Amino acid sequence: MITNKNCIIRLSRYKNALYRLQALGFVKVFSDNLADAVSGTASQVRKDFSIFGISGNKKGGYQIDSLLEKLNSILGKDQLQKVIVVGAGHIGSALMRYRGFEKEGIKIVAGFDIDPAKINRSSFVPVLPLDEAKAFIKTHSIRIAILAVPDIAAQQATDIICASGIKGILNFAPLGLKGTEGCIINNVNLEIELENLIYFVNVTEKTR
Amino acid sequence: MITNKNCIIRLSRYKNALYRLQALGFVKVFSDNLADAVSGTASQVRKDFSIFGISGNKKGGYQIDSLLEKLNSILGKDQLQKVIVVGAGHIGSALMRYRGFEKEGIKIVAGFDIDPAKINRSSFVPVLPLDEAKAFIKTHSIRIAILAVPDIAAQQATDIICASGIKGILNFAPLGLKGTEGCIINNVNLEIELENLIYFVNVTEKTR
DNA sequence: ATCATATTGTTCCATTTTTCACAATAACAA
DNA sequence: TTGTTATTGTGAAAAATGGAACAATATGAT
Ligand SMILES: NC(=O)c1ccc[n+]([C@@H]2O[C@H](COP(=O)([O-])OP(=O)(O)OC[C@H]3O[C@@H](n4cnc5c(N)ncnc54)[C@H](O)[C@@H]3O)[C@@H](O)[C@H]2O)c1
Ligand SMILES: NC(=O)c1ccc[n+]([C@@H]2O[C@H](COP(=O)([O-])OP(=O)(O)OC[C@H]3O[C@@H](n4cnc5c(N)ncnc54)[C@H](O)[C@@H]3O)[C@@H](O)[C@H]2O)c1
Repeated sequence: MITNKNCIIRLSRYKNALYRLQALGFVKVFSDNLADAVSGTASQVRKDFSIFGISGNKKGGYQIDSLLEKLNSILGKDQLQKVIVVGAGHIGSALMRYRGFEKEGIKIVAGFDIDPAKINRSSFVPVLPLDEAKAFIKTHSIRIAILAVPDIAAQQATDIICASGIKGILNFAPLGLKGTEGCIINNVNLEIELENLIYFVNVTEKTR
Repeated sequence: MITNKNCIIRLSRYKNALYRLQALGFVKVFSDNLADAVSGTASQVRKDFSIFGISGNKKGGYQIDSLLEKLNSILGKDQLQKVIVVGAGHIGSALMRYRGFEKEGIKIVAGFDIDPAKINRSSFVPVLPLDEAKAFIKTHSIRIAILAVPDIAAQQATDIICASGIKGILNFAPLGLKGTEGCIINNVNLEIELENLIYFVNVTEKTR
């Protein structure tokens, strides 16, 4: 099994680059075109493809449309992915209003909050009381949740949604969560992203 | 020079864990405590420290306060980091309202936008016209920017702030930017983060 | 039909990153 | 004081990742 997260991220980048090339009218692509488009190397492009059994044509490159089909299938983009947001505060509502996920086949179908003032059943993405999350997750077979509650509530909210059947969580709270067995947690830690950037800015500044 | 991004991210995690331990009253810590706290291994903790010349006491572990001092110095946290936000839309204003960066010594000092309706010089974090960005960056010696403008405007905005002296950009637009020489760009691509999560949820589901 | 060429697919090699293992040694106990 | 023990610091081994090289081969030219 592939455990290399970077490899999957590259597949996403290839996919995005292919859509751009397709929009420009290209029909086929070579490994080095793709490499350029994602700032990688041609051998890595070919190796990534070969890992997933994707093959092109000697001297002919890859057919963009069929390549996209294969990548999309690997990335689970051949079906609409329904996602919920838990915590309809600043970050949560920014995400719910964002339309960019849709073109990626990702649809935020509902938000959940404990604050009654945040509830709004008639908005474009309805915001429902947290009590209803369990039933909603089960009824709509939701597997992915975005967690955007205050730090202090993050573990508790995780426990609830894991117990309700959520299989993957994208967590914005800057702390390590413990999910149940069988629930994957990916963290988006903006504090750490900034710290990291600051570190590298500092060292490149010093070493020149 | 250290180029290992993950290593620096681990330093941030150690630092955060140390503050938690300190708040619980701990004064010293062993490598395996820290490993537990960040879900890592004890040897990696010690190796990470040794890379930066951080040493503890045989049989005595590490003194939390002096360890924190050293980590904070490495991570540039011994001085306030001033950051600007370019694009005061959904994501940008969520970030400007967020108070969590302050405890990390990161201060968002201004936002910039081209839309006159977004300008507000008297808000807690003032939002200024983009025209003023160059002068502001120079006057206040800003080195770090968060980029939260629409995709279509991202490259242009990058060009402007790079030319004004920005050295590091945290980019939320889901596309690859070209910075000038000497400007580091880190991407937060939420589409790809979600795609990645979905991929790993799918494969763990299939292989069980 | 044959040859030259361009590009893939894969093997092999280099580098990076992580883990293991253990000598060195400080703290503590007897 | 002497011995025992716990824990660091690091060198060596292993694993993972990335890149270079090249044989295989389809395509197109002559
Ligand atoms: N806003 C940012 O820019 C930003 C940046 C980095 C990290 N974060 C992190 O993202 C998380 C959310 O931040 P925010 O600024 O959106 O916070 P926020 O306070 O604006 O919103 C949190 C929302 O969660 C709701 N909530 C509280 N407990 C809940 C529970 N148990 N279940 C469901 N909903 C609950 C609240 O009612 C509120 O609407 C925090 O962990 C924060 O540290 C935010
Ligand atoms: N909102 C989200 O949840 C979300 C999620 C993922 C990615 N993103 C990305 O983040 C970026 C911002 O998204 P958003 O939802 O906040 O958009 P938004 O439209 O709400 O806000 C963008 C802001 O940028 C301003 N702007 C436009 N051109 C500008 C320029 N040249 N200089 C300065 N300001 C300019 C606009 O006036 C607007 O206020 C986009 O690239 C988007 O793809 C957003």
